[in-house]
Amino acid sequence: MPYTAEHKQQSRERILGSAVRLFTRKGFDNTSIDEVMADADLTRGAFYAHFKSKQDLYAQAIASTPLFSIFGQPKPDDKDERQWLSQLVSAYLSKLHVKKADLPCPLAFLVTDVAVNEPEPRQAYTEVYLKMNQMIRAYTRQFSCCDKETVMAVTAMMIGGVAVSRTLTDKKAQDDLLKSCRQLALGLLGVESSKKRNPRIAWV
Amino acid sequence: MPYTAEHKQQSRERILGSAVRLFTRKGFDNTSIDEVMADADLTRGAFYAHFKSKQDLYAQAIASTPLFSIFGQPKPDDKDERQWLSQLVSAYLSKLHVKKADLPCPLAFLVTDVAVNEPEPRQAYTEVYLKMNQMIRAYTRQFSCCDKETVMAVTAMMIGGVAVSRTLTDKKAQDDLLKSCRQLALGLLGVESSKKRNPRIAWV
DNA sequence: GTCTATAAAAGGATAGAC
DNA sequence: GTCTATCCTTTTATAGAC
Repeated sequence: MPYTAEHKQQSRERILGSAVRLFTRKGFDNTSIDEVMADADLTRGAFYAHFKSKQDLYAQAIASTPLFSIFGQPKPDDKDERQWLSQLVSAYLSKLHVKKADLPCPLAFLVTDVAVNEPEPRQAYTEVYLKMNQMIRAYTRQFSCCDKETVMAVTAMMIGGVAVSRTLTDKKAQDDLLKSCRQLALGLLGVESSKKRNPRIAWV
Repeated sequence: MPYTAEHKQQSRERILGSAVRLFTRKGFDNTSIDEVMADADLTRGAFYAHFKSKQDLYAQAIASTPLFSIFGQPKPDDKDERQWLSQLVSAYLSKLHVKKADLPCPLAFLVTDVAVNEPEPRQAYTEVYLKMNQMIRAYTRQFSCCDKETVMAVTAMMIGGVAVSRTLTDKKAQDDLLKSCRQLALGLLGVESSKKRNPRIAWV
């Protein structure tokens, strides 16, 4: 047998990696199977030995997110939960993530793209979203009294901030938005670094 | 001349209305010119007498948003700014908006769809986004000390909340997310209705 | 399992009649 | 201005050789 199971597994992972990269930056419809396969150093015909359809690939690419993106990284031992979460949130709401990151977060980069797609990709999206929420909650529980509802709303702000910022044409507006979201998110989660002032918020 | 200028204007507006409705719910690529024209009771061939290309239509559809969507409605005289803003925010972050609204907000329904498109639709998106921000700011200035940065972040949370909620497959998660965003947004903007408790937020 | 070749459909854009 | 007819490209998916 010229092709081993291991070889197939490797091909599959290359395809999946290429898919995540191309889908997140260009969207589902603007990415052809041809492109994905070429990026993985294969040809179109080989595609269907690995995935049932393009949408099947989409769903699996999204499901594989935790392996790749920002929140998938494990906490280093020399940092406590508060420091680490602060770093994750800042990295998420950074220019680097929006403009250059090799593997940006599908939750932000593909929200509406997934919404108009089949149930399978939406299901995968839902699971990743819940996981991100749980991770943030697990971190905050170690040091703050930030409740579940607040974490959900902050997650939406992070995703929305990145998604909207990416769409804007005005560079200053992009940066201002990211900065505002970063500051408010850190404050609401209770991880704000001591050298920064609290956001000025008007309470009724 | 069998066709008057007024008649052309009416056709154009029908096309634009159909475009907004179909694009927001189905996305750019999943909506064909055929569909839009049929919805406007015309045929494909007539399209190019009104718009240069499909992307031209997309840009103009997005630009026409303030005429249609939630934040486009003028404040009634019998309500003050605080009451009115509270109502707008609640309507924006409502199930009705996410699931049934005939003309949902493109800022939320088309974020990533626009991001991967040409500069013209992105430019139109940017202008609508800035306008929404300015409107909220104009309202808040009348009664709260909520600063510009907070308004920007809250706008992102509203857009993100609606966009993410729409994408999730789990109905309870959808509703929980909307509710959490609604509560936090109203609190941060200082328009929270008196009968609801303040969100519990952990300040450092 | 991967390749080349091809089938088949969809959809954007144009031509020309009225 | 609007219609019908058509061109043409893109792209998903399959068939069959190796």
